[in-house]
Amino acid sequence: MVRKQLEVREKTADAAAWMKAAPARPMIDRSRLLQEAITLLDEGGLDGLTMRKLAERLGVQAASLYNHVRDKDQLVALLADALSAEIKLPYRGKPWRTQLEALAREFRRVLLAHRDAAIVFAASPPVGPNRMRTIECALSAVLEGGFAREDACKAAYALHTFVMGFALEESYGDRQKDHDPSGAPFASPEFMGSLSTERFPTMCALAQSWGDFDVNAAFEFSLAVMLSGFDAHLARAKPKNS
Amino acid sequence: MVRKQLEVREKTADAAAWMKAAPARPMIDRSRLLQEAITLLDEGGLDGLTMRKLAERLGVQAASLYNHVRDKDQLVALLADALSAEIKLPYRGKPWRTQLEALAREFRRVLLAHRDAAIVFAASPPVGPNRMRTIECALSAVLEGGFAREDACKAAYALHTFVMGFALEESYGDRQKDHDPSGAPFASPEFMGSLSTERFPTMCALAQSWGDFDVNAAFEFSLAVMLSGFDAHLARAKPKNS
DNA sequence: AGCCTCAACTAACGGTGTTAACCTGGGTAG
DNA sequence: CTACCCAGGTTAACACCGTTAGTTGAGGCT
Repeated sequence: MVRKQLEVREKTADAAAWMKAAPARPMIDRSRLLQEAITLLDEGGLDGLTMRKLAERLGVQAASLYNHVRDKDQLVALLADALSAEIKLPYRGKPWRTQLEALAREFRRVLLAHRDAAIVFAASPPVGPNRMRTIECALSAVLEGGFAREDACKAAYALHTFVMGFALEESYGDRQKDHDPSGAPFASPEFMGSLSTERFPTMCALAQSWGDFDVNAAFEFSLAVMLSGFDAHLARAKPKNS
Repeated sequence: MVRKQLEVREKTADAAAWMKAAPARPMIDRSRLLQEAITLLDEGGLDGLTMRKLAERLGVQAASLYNHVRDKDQLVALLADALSAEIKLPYRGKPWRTQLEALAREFRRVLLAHRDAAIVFAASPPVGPNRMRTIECALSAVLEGGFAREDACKAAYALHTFVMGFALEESYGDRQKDHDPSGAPFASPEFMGSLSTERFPTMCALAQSWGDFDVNAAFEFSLAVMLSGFDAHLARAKPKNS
């Protein structure tokens, strides 16, 4: 309706100022945009991160966001890079294995610190300065360990995808709590009891171990496994040096 | 509007039959539903899998789907289980390590065989008979290898999350091609050339190795690393037996 | 025969990302 | 000092989406 516009215009004309018709140019910059987007993400997950809600939080109309961001896809890519900035890189002086462990733990920590962060990372390509900073770190540590050039890429890739996949699966439980507060926590005892012993004998036999499954311990276990695998590969690749 | 309904009723009454007013009960069963859903997924990815499109493909109105499925979430969970059925389990007679390798390769194969399959798996809990079948297989192989009960769960979890994360990252390139056909393929040479040598020295040094990065080789590398890690863990855990 | 249930239908709601067209005030060129 | 330009806001609308409510009609059961 054009009528509404006219009303507003008249108001600003006769009553002094209405004070909203002066948008004072900037109103949005990228850092504030990302900061509010992260807040929104933490509160409502990726589903709760809406263009309209984000705009509202910035005191702006939804369409205005497209002056600063091409897509929602680009938004989450920027978001992933912004979250990457929270990853504290390990000291370069430490031995390479320690560096990789620290980096992996830090990566996981950040992925779990923000709701749906793992999905955000998985949904966007690993470009952007902060994400590349961590890749650079991983590569240099791996190279320092003595991997050949082409193996270094593979090793860094392996570690990266491992942590991502782990955090993704791990954070699934948190994600579910929104729309299913009943919350059978992954493998509830009554569910485990219900499955047929003859079709799934091993799972039944391990049911109790399932019960006190500790995700943090599982992560440490898997990380240790992967790094032992690195060691084994290095030992096999050049036995002359050792 | 009730008018339209009445018109239709009159038509069926006076002109013989109209032929659409006889829905003939079944029209949908779960297997056909999932089959068409998979087709839709392969064609348009998870974004292309819409309740309305699925209904149209089944010759039905969108709302009718909710007689067979609670949610879209449940749909993708069923989908993940249906896709899991395509995973061919390895022979039980082979050595445990061979079994795990074969299982991991099969899992990855299926995750890459259907568009967005990795996302579908990541977005739904690992319940359902077919998914549990593969977990059962992994657990039994791991246990056969000599892992302690609690370590067996961790090892299977590690392998599972690793393959998932790998396939997820790997399939990102495919996903992107829809809405960005320019397709800078992950790390295009002109992009690699553009990054600053002093901020990312290692990446620049490895730029050429980046160029002929082979994902399949990387997967085999990572898989070997992980299984070597398993070996190392077993050797360390019980040296008395060996 | 009559009822009852199940699976289809129509209609609508509230929300989503995204685009086009318009407006406006501050910065800059003449 | 004036006139223009345009970046960055505004409104309005589009085409979808998942989901719900209420209705209808045909088949199976008593």
